[in-house]
Amino acid sequence: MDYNKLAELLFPNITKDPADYEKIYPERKLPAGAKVTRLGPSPTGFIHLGNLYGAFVDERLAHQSDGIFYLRIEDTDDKRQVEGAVEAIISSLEFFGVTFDEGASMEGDKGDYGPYSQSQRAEIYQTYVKQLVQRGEAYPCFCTEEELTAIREEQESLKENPGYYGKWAKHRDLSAAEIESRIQAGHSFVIRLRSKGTHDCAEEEIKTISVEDGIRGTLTMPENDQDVVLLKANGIPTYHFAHVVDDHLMRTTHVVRGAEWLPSLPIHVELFHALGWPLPVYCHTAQLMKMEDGNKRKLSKRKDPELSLDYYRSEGYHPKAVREYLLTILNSNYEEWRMENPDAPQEAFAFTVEKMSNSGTLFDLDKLNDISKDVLVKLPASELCEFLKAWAGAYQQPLVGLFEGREEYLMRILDLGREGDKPRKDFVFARQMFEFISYFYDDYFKIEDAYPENVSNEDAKIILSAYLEGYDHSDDQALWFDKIREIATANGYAAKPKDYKKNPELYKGHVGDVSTVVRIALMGRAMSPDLWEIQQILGEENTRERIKKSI
RNA sequence: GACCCGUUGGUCAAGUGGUCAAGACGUCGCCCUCUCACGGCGGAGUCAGGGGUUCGACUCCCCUACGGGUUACCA
Repeated sequence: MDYNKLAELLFPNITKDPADYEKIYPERKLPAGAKVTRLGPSPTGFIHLGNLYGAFVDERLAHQSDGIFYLRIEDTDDKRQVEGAVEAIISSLEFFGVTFDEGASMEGDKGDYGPYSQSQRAEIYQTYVKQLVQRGEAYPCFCTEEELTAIREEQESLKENPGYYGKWAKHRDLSAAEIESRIQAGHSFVIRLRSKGTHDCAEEEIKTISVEDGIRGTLTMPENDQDVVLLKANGIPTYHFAHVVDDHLMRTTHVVRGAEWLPSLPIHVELFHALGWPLPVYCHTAQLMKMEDGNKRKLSKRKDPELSLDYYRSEGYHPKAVREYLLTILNSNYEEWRMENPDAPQEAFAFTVEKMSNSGTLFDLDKLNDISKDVLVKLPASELCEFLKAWAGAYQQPLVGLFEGREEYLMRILDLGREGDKPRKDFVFARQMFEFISYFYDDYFKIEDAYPENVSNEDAKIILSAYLEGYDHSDDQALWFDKIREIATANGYAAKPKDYKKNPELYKGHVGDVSTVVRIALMGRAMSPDLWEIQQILGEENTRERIKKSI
C-alpha cells in the first residue's frame, strides 16, 4: 500500500505540513515554571458551578505562575451549538472573577495561537491526520452506523469488549483499490487511528501505561487498543484528536479537566506518542456531586438547573463569596489559611494541585451560605450598596427606584449592627438581603408576625399607646429602653427576663414581650436587629406613623 | 457486563506505620441577651467489611461491598 498516494487521495487540498505549524505556533517565551492552561467549553451556553470550579483551577495555576490562561471554544459538535453561547460563557465567568489572557473573547480572538475555535481549525487537524495517513498510522473507515451497531451487538453476544479494534476493525486493511472505488462512489468516511495497542491477547499480556497526574499521582491503566475516530465524516476532529493537536500547538502545559476523562486518557497518550509530542501535565479534578435520593451523583446540565452559574447570579450571591467557597472546597488547606489571614486577598493564597481532593465533593449550600456571610460582613456598606443596585438592575427592576437616589438611607440600613468586634452577619445573598431589610421600605412593609401569645390585644394597644406617648426621638438608647421597662412594669410584665424566669406566676410576661409588640408594630416582625437603631434610621415621622397605624 | 477512579462523623476534610484520629459547616445544650443575630463555651457523631504484612495499621497488600465515571462520527 502506498500511503503517500492514499494521503493525497484523502486530502488533496492539504498542502501545508506539520513543520509549518510548528513555526507558526512556536514555543511560548514565558518565565521558567510558568503554566499555560486553558478552558475548553463546548458552546452550549450553559455553565454550572462545576465548570467554574475547574476554570478556577486553570486560572489560579496560570496566574500564580505568571503564565497564560486562555479560552478555546470546543465546537466540534455541530449539534451542540447555541446562539450567543460564547458571550454567555465569558460574561458568566467574568462575573465570578475568572478572566482570560488570550483566546476567544467578546471582540473575537486575541493572541498568537489562534484561531481559538476548533471549528475554524479544520485545516490544521487535517494536516496532522494526513501525516498520520502517510505513515500508515491512520486510515479511512467507511462503516455505516448500522454496521457499527451490528459489530457492537455481536461483541455483546460474544461477551467481548465493545469497540472498533483488532479483528473487529473491518476497514483496517482495505486495499488501495477498494478505498479508491468507495471514495469515487461518494461513500462518506471517517479517519481512524491504527492503534498500536495490543488486543486479542491474554489478560496478562496487555501492556499498561503510567501517567503522572498532577492531582492523583501515578495513574496506571491498560494502553489504548481502539482505532478511535480522529476525523469525523464532516472533516472535523473528535474531541480526542482536537485536544491533542490544540494543546500541543497552543503550548498548553497543564490540562485541567474533570475525572470523566480518565478512561480516555490512554487514547490521548497514544495520540501524543504517535505525533511525537511530549505529554502535558494532566490534572483530573474531582467531580462536584449532588445528593439525590440518598446517592451522590455528578452534577448534570439537564437535571440541575439550580446549579447553573446564572442561578447564583440571579439569587445575588456575591462573586467573592462564591470564589471563597470554591477555594475552600478546592484546596483543603484554604480554610486554615483564611483563619490565619482573615483579611488577605484571595489571590495571596498559594494554590496547589497537590492539595486538591480527588474524590467527589458534594455541593453544600449551608457551607456556601456560611462563607457568604463572612465575606459580606467584611464588605463596606458602599460596596454592598452598589452590589445590591447592580443586582436589582439585572434581576429585580422594581427595586431600582427604591434604591436610586436614596443610597445614604440604604447604606445606613446595611451597616446596621455591623460596627464593633462582633458584627451581625445578616446578609447572605442579594435576594435574601432585600427580604431582610424590606421593612425599611413602606411599599414592602407589612405585618408578618403575630403578637406573643401572652400579650392580649388590649395589652398591646395599651403598650403601644403608652409607647407613643412617651416617645422622644432624641432619647439615647439607654433612656429609650428605660421607658420600655417602665411600660412593662406598669402593665404587669417583668422588667428583666430573669425575674420572670424565677417567678413566672407573678407576671404576664417580661420586657421582651413588650418590646416585641413594639417591634412588630414597627417592623412587622418579631425578630429584628436593634430596635432603637432601626427607629433612628426610619426617622421620627415614620416611626410614629407606624405605631399609630398598629394602634 | 467490561474497564477506570474512589470510600475518615450528616457534609467538606487533616492525616502517608506509633495521634486521646485536627479543623470547618450543620446539629444539640449552656452562657451573653429586650427579640433575632453575632460572639463564647461545651456535647453527640467517623476510619465500609474481611483477610493478610508488621512489635504496631486510618495509613502498605489482597478480596468483598458500596458509590461514581467511561464504554459515540458528544464534549
